[in-house]
Amino acid sequence: MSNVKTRFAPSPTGRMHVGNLRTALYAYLITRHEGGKFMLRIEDTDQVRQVEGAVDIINRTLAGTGLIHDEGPDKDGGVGPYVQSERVKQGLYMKYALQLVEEGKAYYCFCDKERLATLHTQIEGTDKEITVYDKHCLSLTKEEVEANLAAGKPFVIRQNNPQEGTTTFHDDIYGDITVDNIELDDMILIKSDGYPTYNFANVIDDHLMGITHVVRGNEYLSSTPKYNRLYDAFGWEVPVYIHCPLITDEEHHKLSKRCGHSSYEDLLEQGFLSEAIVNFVALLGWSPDDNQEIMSLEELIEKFDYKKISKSPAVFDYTKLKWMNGEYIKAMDFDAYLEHALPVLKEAVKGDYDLTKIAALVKTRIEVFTDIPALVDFFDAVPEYDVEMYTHKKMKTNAETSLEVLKDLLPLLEAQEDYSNDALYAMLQGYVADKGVKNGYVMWPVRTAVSGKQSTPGGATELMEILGKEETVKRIKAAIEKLQ
RNA sequence: GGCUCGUUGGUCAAGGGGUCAAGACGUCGCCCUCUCACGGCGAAAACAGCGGUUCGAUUCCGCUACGAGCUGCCA
Repeated sequence: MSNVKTRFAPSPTGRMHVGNLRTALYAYLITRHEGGKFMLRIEDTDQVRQVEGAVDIINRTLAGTGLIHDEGPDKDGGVGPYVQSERVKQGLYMKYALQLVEEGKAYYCFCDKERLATLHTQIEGTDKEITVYDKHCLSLTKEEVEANLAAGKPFVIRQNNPQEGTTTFHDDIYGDITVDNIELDDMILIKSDGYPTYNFANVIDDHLMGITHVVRGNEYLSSTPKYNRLYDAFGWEVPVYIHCPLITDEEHHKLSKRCGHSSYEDLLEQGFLSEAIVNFVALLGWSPDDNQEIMSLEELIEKFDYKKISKSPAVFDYTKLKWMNGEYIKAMDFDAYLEHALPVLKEAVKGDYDLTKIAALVKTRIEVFTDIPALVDFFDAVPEYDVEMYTHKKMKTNAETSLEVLKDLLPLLEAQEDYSNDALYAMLQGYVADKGVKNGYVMWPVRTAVSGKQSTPGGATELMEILGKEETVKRIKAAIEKLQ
């Protein structure tokens, strides 16, 4: 057992989009591959963006995808609480912030929004403009600070970053990255409502909770130097950084809830399987040595090597997800498949038909379960169709030939007792042989008559088996009527 | 605007000084076939541009272009 420990630290702000899911997945895969621990922490430091029930969604998503954590709000590992608002109540973040203030590594700031809005410092000797805080409140004397605090003036606590030199940090995916310290904003550590910012709470908690590998989205890459200065200020060891490339939409923009991009739960509702979603998302930004594409979570764990995570962003390809989902459906054992398919079929087909048989017909013809209704819409009633549909060049059929065939067949179908697929097929083959025509010459019109559709899941006899003798005969008669 | 990161077919993605530059999705074609689908076979389709370094660059370096992220008392 290694001492690797990763965490997934979402904000409870709604459904989880696939970018977050992939971050969670990679963090999970790293620990499972290394034999370490995976932790869940709830980052609810933004009181405004909170969404009721969002923590439940997080738990459901993690449970549904199989990304089971070893520690978290519901599983104490000795470094809790695992919900940041609870840690706020303990005064934990404030304590550390004040320690930095004491040491001159952070300071109180009383600037209001209006003043902040006007801040655009000029870089000396250039026309370059930079938007960082100007350290205005750093020059406040101890007495002035005390007086402001005593007067109840709202304040924040800011990190005191150096303005000269450079800061370099290492990321295991992107390598060494260096920035000029002049670029380092004195970011806010404690907000005026007393809550810590993500930036601060994250560093404190990752350290206190023993996180060894910080896995997160690439959007944090540019603020990482500031986190490092925080680790340094405390004299803490910097964790291994693993920044994952972003997942974008077709327009190459970062996926986000705000833009209404699909969440895990949305995809479930759209008929996707949890396993397929996980599998697909794993391949956005990473691929195994052997290039295998369909992988279970266990296989992902075995093959996952975070060093091979790519640097460039990946477009979320909905079409390929669908294909993959179709692969999962085809590979499913029939009972498991029925559990998903039957509920959809019950909605789509009201007639007294063998839904299990219909489900079997449809299994290789769908990519998502929501594809089903459109495929089986002819069972309850033959849809309106044009007699032109009987014309098929390759089958050498048309309305006239079809009428003849159907008329010939009607008495045979009425006489037929065994309406199993095999028996019906054998019977029709007999007719085909007698007539000395091609298969399709009779199959096409029968299938059309019975379904009213250009294409159907299953052939004529398979459909007739499900429809049964009475309904079949009825439909053949109606077709003859229509053709005359 | 500034900073940071990125750039192999439409998309995902191998490779990393000498390859006819893998594979997958999608597209198209053929085969199978009672339609469609499945399955099988095949095709078209890519190293952003320009300069270096080198006997040789898709691979290393630089510049440019383009894209994205950050630039919030959001995470």
